Amino acid sequence: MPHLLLKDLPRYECLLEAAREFPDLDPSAMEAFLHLLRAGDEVFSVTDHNLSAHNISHGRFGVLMLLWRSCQPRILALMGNDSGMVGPRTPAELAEAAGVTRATMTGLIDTLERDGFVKREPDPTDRRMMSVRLTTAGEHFLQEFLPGHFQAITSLMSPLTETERKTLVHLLGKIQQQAAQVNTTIKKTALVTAG
Amino acid sequence: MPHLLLKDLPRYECLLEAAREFPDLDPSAMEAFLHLLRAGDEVFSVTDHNLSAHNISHGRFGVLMLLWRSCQPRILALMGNDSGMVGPRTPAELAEAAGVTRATMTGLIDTLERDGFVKREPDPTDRRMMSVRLTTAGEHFLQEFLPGHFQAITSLMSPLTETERKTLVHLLGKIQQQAAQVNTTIKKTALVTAG
DNA sequence: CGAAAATCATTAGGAAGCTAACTGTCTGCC
DNA sequence: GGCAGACAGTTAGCTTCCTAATGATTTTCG
Repeated sequence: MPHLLLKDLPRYECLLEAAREFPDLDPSAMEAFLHLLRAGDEVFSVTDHNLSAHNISHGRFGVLMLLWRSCQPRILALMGNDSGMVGPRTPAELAEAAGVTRATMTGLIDTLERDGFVKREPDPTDRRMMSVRLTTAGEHFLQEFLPGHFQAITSLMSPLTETERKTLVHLLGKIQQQAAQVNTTIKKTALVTAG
Repeated sequence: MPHLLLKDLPRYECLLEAAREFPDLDPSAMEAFLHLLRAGDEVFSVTDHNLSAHNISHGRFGVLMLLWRSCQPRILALMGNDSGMVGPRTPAELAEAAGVTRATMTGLIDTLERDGFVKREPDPTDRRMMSVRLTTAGEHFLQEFLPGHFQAITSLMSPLTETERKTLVHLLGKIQQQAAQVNTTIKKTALVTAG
């Protein structure tokens, strides 16, 4: 589950030493990289533990949140879909929004439906499609679970001032943008190689 | 594999709106949280793709790096083990250092040994133990793979100046520390509840 | 000394993701 | 109208992690 398989990060002097052997190793870049993965893992671990305590996995929680967002017209209106869009409803839309494959989404919806949190309904106009919606039990779960979840996140970020949070978001945004660009480049070249 | 199941992060105005319904939701904390997971995922994805292209998984790579560190006396000396420690060698030590269970480590070593990167040898003094070491093929792989790996990380962090990297590491450090503390608290109370 | 406890590696079985292949339905073109 | 191709959801089988249980060995201590 964790991204980073290292309990103790190497010291900075160690990185400097290793950089002598590998000129491609940029110590400050590596340090930032390791800290990013480590902090992400640790933070994720907290919320994941919270979820497991409520017998729900991270993937399933993501689906519930997507469906919940679909149910909040006020919030929806603020999210820019003035175009009458109503948020993800079909398994394919949910998979796209959640960043998983349709096959995975089938599995997630399976267990959510088994647990009574969501319900599948056939689309009346297109018999290939299904429509997924939150049950009242699912809404109930979120209403009970979310406050604690939000508290945990608030607590996690409490060591940072508002200014520091803005700075962090700004810096992470730069990295994320760069990583996304590298990712798409990689995928393109992979396609070319494969084809 | 990803920590965060959301392709599009909610907008800040949306968080503000949601905070009206859930007083426990701190918008700036949530924003920082989401950006952290997102950036971590995206960065991880790049290196993971790199690894997969060489037919090696992230977990296996971690083990190789641990064993490689064990073989670098100069670097080792800088890492503070003047006490004659020689780095992780046994599956149990590797599991501890990598932060996975011993059972998982058995599986990782299995495939690494199958691929010829490491070798198991029985401990002469304690017949319960095995000793794992890098083969020359394993060292060779690292020597070939690491430069590209380091280049990718350097490229990922290239949008940030040295000062920004230091700032980022500083901020992430604070969060990681807080998360680690929350994590241990959670685990303790979980133990109490279970017992 | 010798039994109980701890420790090591492994095996067995489960959860959650993936890709690839399959089934049923719709669309577009002749 | 009818068939080729696209598309929705599912299924099957793989990977990698996990927890729990097992078997062999060592350590502890009465």
